[in-house]
Amino acid sequence: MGRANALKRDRQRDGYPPLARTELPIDTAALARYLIGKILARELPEGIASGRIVETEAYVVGDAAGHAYRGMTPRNRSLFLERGHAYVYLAYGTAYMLNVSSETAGIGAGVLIRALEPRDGIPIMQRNRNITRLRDLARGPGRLTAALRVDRRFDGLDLSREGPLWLGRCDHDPGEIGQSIRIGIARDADSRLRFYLRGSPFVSGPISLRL
DNA sequence: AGTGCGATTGACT
DNA sequence: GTCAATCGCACTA
Repeated sequence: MGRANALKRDRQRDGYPPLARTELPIDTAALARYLIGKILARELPEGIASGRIVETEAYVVGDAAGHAYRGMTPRNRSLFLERGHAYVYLAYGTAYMLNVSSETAGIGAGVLIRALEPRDGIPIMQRNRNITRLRDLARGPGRLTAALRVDRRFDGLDLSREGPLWLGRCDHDPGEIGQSIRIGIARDADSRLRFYLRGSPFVSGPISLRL
């Protein structure tokens, strides 16, 4: 990496200091809401790639749709780490899903990151996804992990510290936050555990769930 | 050891 | 709008 790029990278990193664990709400649904408008940043050899989180889903304690529902297994153990750790799993054999563990250590619950508004390193993400259209770069949980090159190796990573992947501060008002049922969850009709930035074109799901 | 399936995506009609 | 790809893992035996 050239000197200019290194300087640019350092400036961007300084711009997104990690969210300290103590700043994260302990309640899962509260964390899901809190993360809207915050930064997800990834350090790659080519530079920093990042985006603003515009859509999340909460998988709360005792949630039959949550992976922790039947107790700890080799796959889901990261959900039981104290809040702010990554839980990454492969869905449908094709798409990695990134979650942020919530609650306190020993309690299995988490927040799925579902969509980003691309911010830094857009050309890097375009290469990672092999597409150019900004709107589709990180609109969807499997797409954003592909854009940031996140896979199972990141499972268990502490996202509240500087590293290859972290949650960054963004203090200005994110905008109006909407709430809906979760995407792709059968028998979920009466919970509203999905949070999104209202009106954002970078949010996934049907139009009716983006307004 | 065998089986069924999913917190999705991309290609296609 | 429909539909198949693809594979780790949880569950059953």
